[in-house]
Amino acid sequence: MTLYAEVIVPLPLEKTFYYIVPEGFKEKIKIGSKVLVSFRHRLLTGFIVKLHWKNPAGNYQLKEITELLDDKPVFTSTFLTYTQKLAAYFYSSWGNLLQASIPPSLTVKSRKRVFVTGKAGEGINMASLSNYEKKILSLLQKKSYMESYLKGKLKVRDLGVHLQRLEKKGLIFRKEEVQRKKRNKDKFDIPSAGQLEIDFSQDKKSIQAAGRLTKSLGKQAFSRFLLYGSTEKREGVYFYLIKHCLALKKRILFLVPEIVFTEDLIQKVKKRFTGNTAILHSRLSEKKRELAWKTIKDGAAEVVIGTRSAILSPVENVGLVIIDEEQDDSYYQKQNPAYDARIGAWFKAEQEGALLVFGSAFPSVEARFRAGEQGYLINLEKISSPGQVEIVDEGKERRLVSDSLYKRIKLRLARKEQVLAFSGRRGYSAFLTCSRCSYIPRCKHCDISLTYHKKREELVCHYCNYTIKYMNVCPKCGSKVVQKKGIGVEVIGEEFKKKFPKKRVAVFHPDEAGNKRRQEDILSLYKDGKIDILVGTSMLAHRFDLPPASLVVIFYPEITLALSDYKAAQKTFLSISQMLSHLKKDKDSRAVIKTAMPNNFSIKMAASGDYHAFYEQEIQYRKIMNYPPFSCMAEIVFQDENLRVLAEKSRQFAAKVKKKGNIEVLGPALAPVARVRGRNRIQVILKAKGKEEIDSVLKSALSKSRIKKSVYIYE
DNA sequence: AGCACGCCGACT
DNA sequence: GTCGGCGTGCTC
Repeated sequence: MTLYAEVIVPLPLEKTFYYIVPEGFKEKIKIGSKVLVSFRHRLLTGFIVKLHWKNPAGNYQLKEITELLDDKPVFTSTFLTYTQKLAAYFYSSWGNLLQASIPPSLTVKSRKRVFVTGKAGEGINMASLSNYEKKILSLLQKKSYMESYLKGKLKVRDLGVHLQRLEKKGLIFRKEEVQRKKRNKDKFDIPSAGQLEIDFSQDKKSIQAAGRLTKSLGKQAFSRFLLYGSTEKREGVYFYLIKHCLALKKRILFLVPEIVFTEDLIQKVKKRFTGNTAILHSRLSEKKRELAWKTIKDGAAEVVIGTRSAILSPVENVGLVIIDEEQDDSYYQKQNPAYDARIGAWFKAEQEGALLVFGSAFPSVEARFRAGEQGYLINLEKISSPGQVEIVDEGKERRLVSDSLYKRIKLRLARKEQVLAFSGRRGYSAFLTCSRCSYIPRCKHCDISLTYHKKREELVCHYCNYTIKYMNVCPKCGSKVVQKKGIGVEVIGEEFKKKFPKKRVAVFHPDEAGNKRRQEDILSLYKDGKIDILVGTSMLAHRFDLPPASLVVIFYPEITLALSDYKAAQKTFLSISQMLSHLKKDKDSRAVIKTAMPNNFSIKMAASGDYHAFYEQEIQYRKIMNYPPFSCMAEIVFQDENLRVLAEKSRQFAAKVKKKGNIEVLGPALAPVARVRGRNRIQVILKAKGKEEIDSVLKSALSKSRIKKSVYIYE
């Protein structure tokens, strides 16, 4: 009897495809197996999602599966169900999500390489060749290239037709190459379990919380909690829970934000769990990632700790899922495949009957609201105030460094104390503008002004890296005066260098390409007390391994408020709170916030460390405006080079949705960044009571429009 | 996504 | 006629 396999491929296609299972694989092939299939002239890694004894495809001519790639299936059927649900939730492709769930080195793909034949070397009748054919041949004279490379190099969409013609003329030939990394057969040793030391303070609230959570854990049925408290308190509870979970012979999945995943944290975890721990984060080498994944797959890892993608790791028998710093944006992956690790954690915990713990010192108002409503908020303590914070009104003091601030800094430095300065500006530098005609150099491909990098003497686009040389003459009016504006960290750093020329001033911006190493060096210099003033963005504020300073200066945190984003207040509150958390906790220490919006509530509440007051006001605002958590929003961004087509398609989409009723449609409107890499962007925002309403219309409204689009879900 | 097919204007 | 740009349908 013939066995038929239903296969999902890692392409943005909803469909599954049927193949015939060759005799040789019949015994070994299972649901969840990874296979190599021929799919329209190319070879792809696919995954078996179902097996059939009857031909499910009708009289369609089926192909055979080319190869079974492993002895044992890579996915369990529960994992398949889980990822399918997660992908559907975020309108992303299941196949892509499955591919993202295994180390890239374990997948296979075919590519086509193009060679010239001997005939091409002899005198060919050049006249008989088309422009493109000539170009292709001259490129290939030296060596062979991949089709994809040639396509990028020559910028032709239909490279295939030209290659076909050349092939017919006998001048080139193509060879399919299967890219397969070496299988990693080497054994990994399973270290013995270490002693788990609990530095659980004898704190009444923590004990209560731990008790309540442990009870839930013991039930081995899905339940969830929001743990509100400082990092130290939360950690105490986490480690207590982990110990109990291990005693139940259940696994733990512990997620942390991307940015805090530093060597420090890894060392800390390693120290606590000498063995049976797998660590997963984006900076792992291919080899290490594969090893960690295998440790988990084999069931050797008892604790899996990692960033958002760890939610796609093959952990089984999970009793506890922790998402620390619940409010962090990095849990939401917005690009192929899109998914939110927090929702993933929920699905996972539900499926496993596990205890789900969200933790934060500054929970998102959405999470805080739901937890309060549904009675699963656990309050560890009143978070202590950040200390003495002074707000300086930009309107009253225009200079970046005022006399009083200068004196303050001087005093600290004289006492051999360090100063931390933060800029609210997300980018790290300034842009240029002509003082006569106000011309601003902008990116050729993106709707954004170019950022000025003083050291490199260059103007760079933040979105596409388009770079031009620094100009001291305005290209529009020829005026010699071109001055920089804006208050990025570089400008702040320079200002400090000017005011304190004998002091060691450093600027931290790790998002600059190829600079990670040096940035880490800056941090360790600061840690060793070899830097007097350290300037950074909210990125720096995320680094909990930063030693606290006795003077913290925050410049213009209101910049995040200018974002057209319903979460702007929350983001501002959060970033200021994180910056202030680096203030030393003693009477003597001071923080200064320089702002043009001294009366803004998110700035004021962050300065006084009053999360509760912030929450109360923000949740009122969300309610009045009918924003999440009181509604579900879907943001759809359409992208195309042709603005006319783009506008037309997005209007059609909006009209389609409007017809269905009970959904509020905002837009179409230009996206905040209206052009990126030459592509225009138009967005439509849908607002509905719940996600079900969105789901009931969105899929059909998006179907078969060829235009590029991304969907983001907020609730 | 990536590719082939086929249509069509434009160039020789 | 044939080159090459563009829209569209399909992939087991």
